Amino acid sequence: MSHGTSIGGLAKATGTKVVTIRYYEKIGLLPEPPRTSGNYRTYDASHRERLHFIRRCRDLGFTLEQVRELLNLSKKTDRDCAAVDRLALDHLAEIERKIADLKRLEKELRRLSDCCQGGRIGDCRIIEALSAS
Amino acid sequence: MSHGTSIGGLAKATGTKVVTIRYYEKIGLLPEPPRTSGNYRTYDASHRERLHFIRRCRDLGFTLEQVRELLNLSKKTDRDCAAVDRLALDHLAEIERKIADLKRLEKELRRLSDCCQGGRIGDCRIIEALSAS
DNA sequence: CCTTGACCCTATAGTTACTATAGACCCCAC
DNA sequence: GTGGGGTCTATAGTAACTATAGGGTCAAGG
Repeated sequence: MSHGTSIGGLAKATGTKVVTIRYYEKIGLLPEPPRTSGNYRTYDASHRERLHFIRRCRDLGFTLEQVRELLNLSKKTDRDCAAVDRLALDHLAEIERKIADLKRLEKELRRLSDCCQGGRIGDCRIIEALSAS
Repeated sequence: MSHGTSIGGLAKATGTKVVTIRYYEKIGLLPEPPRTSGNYRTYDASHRERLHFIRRCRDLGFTLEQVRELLNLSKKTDRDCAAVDRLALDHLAEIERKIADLKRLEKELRRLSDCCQGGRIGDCRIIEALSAS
């Protein structure tokens, strides 16, 4: 007997903004829900689960295209799940690359900032270091 | 007697794409250079240095707005360089935050991926874990 | 002299994942 | 019946470019 939720209710239930839900619908990640007589969207548990899945993937840093693919894969229940694992591993590799990049930046920025002794900008080592090749 | 470089030459010299140089000009990060009779842009050493500075900041992950600010600061040579240092430190803090975030994701994704035992998608632990709250 | 190819010009639209705005409609309580 | 909150559509804006279309310029080779 679960009567439908309004878009605001779904938003609250999933920690998503209303506009974002409409956006997901527009790009085809969420199906168009039925409407009330007053043209309001009404959602049920399956919508809620799907949106929850999307948000969880997004929280883990998957792109919307990856989410789309995961959603497609999750429907093909009798297929080999290697494709799912590959997607996860690819994403993991990318995150590791990003971490490595950021650590390199961190090191260099720290070195940069350590140069600052106070004083006038004309003598600023940071500006100088940024200018250097 | 350094005669000017064409936009392509500047691009090559700084490892920047031609379109990106024009883009920087459009948003006011690079000054409009003089033109040849044939309406080609011509750049000199000062342009090259400024672009180099911009690219170096970008490589270090500063946003274009931060670069704009650094460029402004670097002109005010007799001001206190605390502002420069603050910008660098703010940026450093943000990078550290990002690293922490990504490490958290990495851990969770690794846990996710470790679940995969092969088999059919219907039984896939990854999909399951993504669905779980 | 003319053509060919590499380079350059402008202006516009597309990318990612939303966010913000405007102007209108619906619904419930008082 | 009126107020306020929620909802509707459509459009434009964000960061930092990238891509495309449709043309102009220039130096070299035939």
